[in-house]
Amino acid sequence: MEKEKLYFLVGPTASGKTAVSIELALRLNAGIVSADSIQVYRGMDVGSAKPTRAEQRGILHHMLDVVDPKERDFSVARYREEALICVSDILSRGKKPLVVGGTGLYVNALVYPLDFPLAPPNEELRACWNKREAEQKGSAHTKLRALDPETAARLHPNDVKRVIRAIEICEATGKMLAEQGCDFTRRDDESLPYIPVMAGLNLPREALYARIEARVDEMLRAGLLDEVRGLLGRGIDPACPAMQGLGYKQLAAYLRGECALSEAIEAVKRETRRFAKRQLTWFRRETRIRWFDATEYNGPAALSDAVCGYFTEA
RNA sequence: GCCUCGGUAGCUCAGUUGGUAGAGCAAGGGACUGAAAAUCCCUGUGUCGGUGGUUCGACUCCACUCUGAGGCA
Repeated sequence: MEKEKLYFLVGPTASGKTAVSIELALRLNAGIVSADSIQVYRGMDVGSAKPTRAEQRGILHHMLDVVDPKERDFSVARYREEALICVSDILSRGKKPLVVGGTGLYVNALVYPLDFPLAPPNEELRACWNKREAEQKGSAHTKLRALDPETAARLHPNDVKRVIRAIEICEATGKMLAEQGCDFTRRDDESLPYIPVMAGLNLPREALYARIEARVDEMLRAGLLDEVRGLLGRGIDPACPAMQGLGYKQLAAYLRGECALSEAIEAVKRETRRFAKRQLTWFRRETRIRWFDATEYNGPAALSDAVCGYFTEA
């Protein structure tokens, strides 16, 4: 059976993915699957730059608003499971699936046959090792060296989250990570569920940073502070994963009186710049991506013409 | 016009009896397998304002000069 093509539009935050994706979907007759770790949360709209109904222009959007911010256990595994259903749903309607987003791990979960090990998060175990680690730095890594030396060698002792997750996997499955049989460093397309056709949006760094700053200011004008206040008012724990999102975290700190508003805003901008840099590091390693510089095109329509050309000949 | 204090990394500044420089922040690079907008690792990027001079050797001392702030006129 011939494999279907799966289109991707990736890139750092504020590179203009949303506008291009809508234009692109109109041209391709596509349905959009978001690959964004914050847009999945209901009520986190302004801060995640979630496309509004009007902006969506009738294009089907999936993987938006699929979980309440109160839920602490949304994960890549669940994202993959649900997003793959969305992809086949789009295909069954005779449309093309277009994955759009900047969360590299989520993108990889759709490109690669990542069967996550059968080791769901174990809050108790995590809390236990976080505590031990706080008392004695490096103790989690020492434990991992005994359970899974290969993974321990690969992970830095300070990378506590990953070290603890590796322990979690070993304890739950009785096997080491390398024995779990999934690997997204593989370059052979044979094993992939779909044929990935990937486009990346980028801008010269200075232009990207200028857009980030302008967009943060725009979000504030659009009511980001009220959005954050509303979430906290609903009793959402500021420490939960959803509230670690850019903008939410810093403004929540301001609302708690921990800093001045201007400081919080500067922090949002700075952290967003750093995030964009990390996104680029992630995507640069994916050699399948064909990159488009947004400054070389006159607006999203022209850009999507170019991307569409690449998609249809690929 | 005179006096004083400055001019060193993108920014704020250190720099010890003269041996071509270092902190914080910003920034850059990398990693990433059920928290990923999370988490973690690595890196100093420099005509030391300019030109001459003294010296084996000048960011450091001297002269002149450009420039910023303040003070006195």
